[in-house]
Amino acid sequence: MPVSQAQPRWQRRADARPQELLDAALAEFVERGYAATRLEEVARRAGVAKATLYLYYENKLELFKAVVRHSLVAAFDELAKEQRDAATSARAQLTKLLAAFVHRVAESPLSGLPKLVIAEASNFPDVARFYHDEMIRRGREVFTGVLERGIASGEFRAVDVDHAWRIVIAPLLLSIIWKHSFAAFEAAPLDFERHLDAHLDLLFNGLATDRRKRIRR
Amino acid sequence: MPVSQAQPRWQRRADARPQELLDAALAEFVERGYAATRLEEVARRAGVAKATLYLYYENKLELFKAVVRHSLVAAFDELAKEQRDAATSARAQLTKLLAAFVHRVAESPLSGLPKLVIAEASNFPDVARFYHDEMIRRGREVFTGVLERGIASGEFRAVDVDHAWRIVIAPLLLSIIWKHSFAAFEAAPLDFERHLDAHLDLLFNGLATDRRKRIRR
DNA sequence: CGTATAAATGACTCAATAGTCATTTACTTC
DNA sequence: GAAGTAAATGACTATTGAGTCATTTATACG
Repeated sequence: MPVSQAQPRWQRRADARPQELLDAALAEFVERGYAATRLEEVARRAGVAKATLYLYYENKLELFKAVVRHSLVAAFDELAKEQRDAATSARAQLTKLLAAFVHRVAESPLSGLPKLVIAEASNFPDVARFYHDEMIRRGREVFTGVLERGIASGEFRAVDVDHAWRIVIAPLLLSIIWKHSFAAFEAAPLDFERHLDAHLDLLFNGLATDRRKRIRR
Repeated sequence: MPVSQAQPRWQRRADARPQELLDAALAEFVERGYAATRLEEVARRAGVAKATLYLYYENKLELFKAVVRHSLVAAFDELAKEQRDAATSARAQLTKLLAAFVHRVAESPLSGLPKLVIAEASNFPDVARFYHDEMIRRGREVFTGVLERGIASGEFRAVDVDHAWRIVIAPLLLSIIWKHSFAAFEAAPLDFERHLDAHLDLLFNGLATDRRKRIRR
């Protein structure tokens, strides 16, 4: 028998709920994996009761699929903000692409998506295929495109682009997977900015000493 | 009422069971993740009843820890078979280390371990810390060691080894994670041998065209 | 201010599976 | 070949969490 209730026990927010539930679910799925994620906990994190979740998503699997679909779209939207200008050099384009990946994806909640999809790939082949066909295929196209242009213009050596595109993204992709797995155990968090610089330096210039310099010494 | 039973219904194999259970469990954990793995299924895969599993491992978590511990040791044993001779060049050493990783780990069931630990890291921080402190720390030491020796001898440029060691292993590590996630959706399986060659070529020589050659043209 | 209804909930059911245990059986040893 | 026992099992219990539903409540609108 509360004499004067200041606040209503809950609010009706039918338009904001779906997004809030997706955000909460992404965080939980990334942290615990699909099977270990409790819908009770997702709801709590979104500030609603478990039954409310079922007003917006049919069941756990549909919620999971919605999270992946939505995050994928959000990731593309973020990357699209970096307009691609074909006028500059291939080197500048490649640098810009990787920097965009770091700033728009690696340092956002979206960074959890690859780890999530990788971990659940064999339990949910259709989700993995969707990610593969939408995200990976497009990523490959963009990167092999830049590499081929650079080779055609004589800016890059004639490397095998089918392998090179994976090698180009691997350090950044792995570093975001790392961030969601071992970050807690490392003395200092990985500095993405410096990591990117180091990668670009190695990528363009290689590890071996330039012979001219060695001869000069 | 079988008139003449040829075979006994089961055999006593107390010394072989633990290993067989670990093998079955690694495969299941890698494929489905910790939570989604059914002990009934692990037992079936190892050719025993579920209750038998409990004769050898206290519970699911202890089985999981045993799998990780045992696989880690096995991975080291495999890599140790490649004796490291400090006499050769840093470049040859680095090549040998990466080749050993491909031949001894990437192309064996052990390749599932990194994905498993990464996926379950936040559910089992103590397992992740164990992997981090044992496997990653040693890996970092070995690779930064070779890089530093190469720099000291003038064979390599003076790159930032704290970042470079990650970049050196990233393509191979990512490719084994890939193998356990998206392999089914790719036209052809990734050729580790050629991938390694492409990586080494890029790593040592870089992407940018050598200026001398460009000037000559 | 009263009413209609969409939004939200708490308390429930039911299925799945981790873990237990009394019983059976393969194998050793004398 | 009989007895003893370690190895293995099938059938069981207990718990957890996905999904349901009757009821409550916020809020829009006349």
